Amino acid sequence: MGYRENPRPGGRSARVQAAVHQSVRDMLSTMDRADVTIPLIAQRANVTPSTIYRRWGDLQELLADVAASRLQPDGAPPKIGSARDDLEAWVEQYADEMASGVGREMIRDVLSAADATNAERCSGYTQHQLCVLIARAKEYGEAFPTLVELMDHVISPIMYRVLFDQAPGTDYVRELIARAMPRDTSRT
Amino acid sequence: MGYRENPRPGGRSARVQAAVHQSVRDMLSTMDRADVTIPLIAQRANVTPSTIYRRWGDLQELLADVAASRLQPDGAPPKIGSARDDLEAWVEQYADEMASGVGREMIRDVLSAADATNAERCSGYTQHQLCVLIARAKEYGEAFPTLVELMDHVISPIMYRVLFDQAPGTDYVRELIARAMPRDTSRT
DNA sequence: CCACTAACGCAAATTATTTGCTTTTGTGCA
DNA sequence: TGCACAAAAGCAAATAATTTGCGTTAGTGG
Repeated sequence: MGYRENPRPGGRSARVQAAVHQSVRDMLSTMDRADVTIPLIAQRANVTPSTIYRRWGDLQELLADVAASRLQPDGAPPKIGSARDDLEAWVEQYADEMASGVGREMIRDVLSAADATNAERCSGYTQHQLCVLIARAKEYGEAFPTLVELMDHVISPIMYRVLFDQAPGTDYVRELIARAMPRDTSRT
Repeated sequence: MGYRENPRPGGRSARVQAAVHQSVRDMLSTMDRADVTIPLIAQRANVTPSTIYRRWGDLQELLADVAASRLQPDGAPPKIGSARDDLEAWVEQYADEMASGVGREMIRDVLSAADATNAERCSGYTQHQLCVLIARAKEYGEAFPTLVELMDHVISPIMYRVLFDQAPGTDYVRELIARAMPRDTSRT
């Protein structure tokens, strides 16, 4: 029972996890998602199906785990200029990524697992990136929205559209940000 | 092939659908959702599993269909007083319903189906209710947010929290509404 | 009342999932 | 180094879910 949260790198367990994740990514990119099954994933990863079942439980949990890993940001948001510019650029790429076919499927995977851990992981990633931007604004002495304001009025609307409707465009993102900025900084 | 979207009431197809929906609702309320399977649903509904498979495809689609039906509002938002009061009351009950264990599961069911139809259905229900409130405000001559503003800055943040984090409280809902109201109406 | 067809039931074939037991592999300690 | 231990993987049989071909039923329209 009980897999370590951070298996020692190089250990057998870590190798299996890597192989399975890789296998899932490959399959998702080459075939229809409805045809992705645990026995197939296992075969491609050179692993027994029962290993996957015991470790992840079912396909949804596995997909959620893989999706959450893929949603983990590469590094800090790029520095463009002002904190606001950085924010706009970062949110735009965030919205693009989420609105893309692949992004939507990853979010759906993360949300449809019974275990909420991976959903929280994703939300955590987003909040962490925003905190970096907030810290930058503080350093520069720029007026800036709080984390809660950004989550509620910039991230949430984007996510809702991605999940329920259609893609949020670039202009839309900029308007959300403008609306979230503190009054004295707001433009026309 | 091809089930009518609105099967004639009283027809065989409609009876089967009703029995299956009922069976799903019963099972979700009495047993753990992980134990709900199509063969069991079929048995309780006095129907063959293959009927369900042919009609809905898989468990997720069926659950999404049932959940969307249950999320359909009973009637127009109650009239309390001003349109704003009505809005606050309606959004509060909306948030409560969504944040409850059952509500969260229904939303998750709706979102995890491959077919986005049921998700759009739900979003449509919400927008319809809001439109009623907006029309009321117009009738009363009250300043009121637009549909887009309400969806983006009241509904979306609630939904995000329900999906990714924890329950939005009553105070939180009121703050969202206060923030969404047009400036000249806003309170301290 | 008859012909037509969409939707259902049944049962066999396939595929996925679970589970008991064995074997492997990495870890800690002498 | 080498031995003992435990966690995780493999294997295969048993169970359960899904798919599918074909016959039957029940609404619908003429």
